[in-house]
Amino acid sequence: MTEIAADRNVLALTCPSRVIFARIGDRWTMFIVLALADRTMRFTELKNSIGPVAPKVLTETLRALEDDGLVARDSFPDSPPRVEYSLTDLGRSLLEPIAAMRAWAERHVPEVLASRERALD
Amino acid sequence: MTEIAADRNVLALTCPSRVIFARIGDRWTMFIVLALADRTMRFTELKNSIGPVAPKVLTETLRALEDDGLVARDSFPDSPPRVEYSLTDLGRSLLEPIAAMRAWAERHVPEVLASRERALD
DNA sequence: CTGAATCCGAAAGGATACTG
DNA sequence: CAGTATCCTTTCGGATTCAG
Repeated sequence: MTEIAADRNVLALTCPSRVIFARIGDRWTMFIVLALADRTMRFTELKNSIGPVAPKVLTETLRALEDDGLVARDSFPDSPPRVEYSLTDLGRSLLEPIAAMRAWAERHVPEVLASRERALD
Repeated sequence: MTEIAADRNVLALTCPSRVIFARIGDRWTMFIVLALADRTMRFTELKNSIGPVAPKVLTETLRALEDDGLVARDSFPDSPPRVEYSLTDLGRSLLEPIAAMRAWAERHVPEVLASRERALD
């Protein structure tokens, strides 16, 4: 009974890969992680560097990353308020597999896009 | 004028990484790719191995993968009909970065889930 | 400056029944 | 067997406005 039947299949919905691909696959997460790879950033700074993201969505995504322990949020009691976001050690460790995926993408996505366009006929 | 201003930023929406993460991040794509990593599979066979996916959704996902040149669809004029899906060379080349991401996930997602649960308080 | 609150449309995903 | 056709619910992302 210590063995859980539902875990026999690596394709189960709780599959670790599924969790991480779902997280990275969303609209802004990867841009945020990459922006924070170099340095700590403030909310508006982040907002300006990653593109036209609505504040609500940016907040949601940052909270999710924070909940997952990938991003740290540090607020300072200044006026005007100052909040800094940075990658945690866990978040930084994610940069390596991301780099592998990005390398593949740089090399092969043009092929993918070409194929996608051919499919429109 | 041969330089496109919008491409100056690696974080642009047409960023190759964005394209590939969006593709892999959807609900069933990764399961399909992993199922086809070992061998060619037929529609129902695929359906049975990846979980409770609606036929409509499986078809949509397979068509998208086919359009992107990652999966090949071969149909045979048999009765009853027989259709086989397999990874293309391009699709197989994607297995390597996926493996890197999966290795990270196997090692660190428990941490992520623990952190996520702590955040519920 | 850093969000929170509200409202909205589009899209993704799914249940079900049916067909060549 | 390998899908298509409908219909439906939920989720996601975004626009806008307001507040501490």
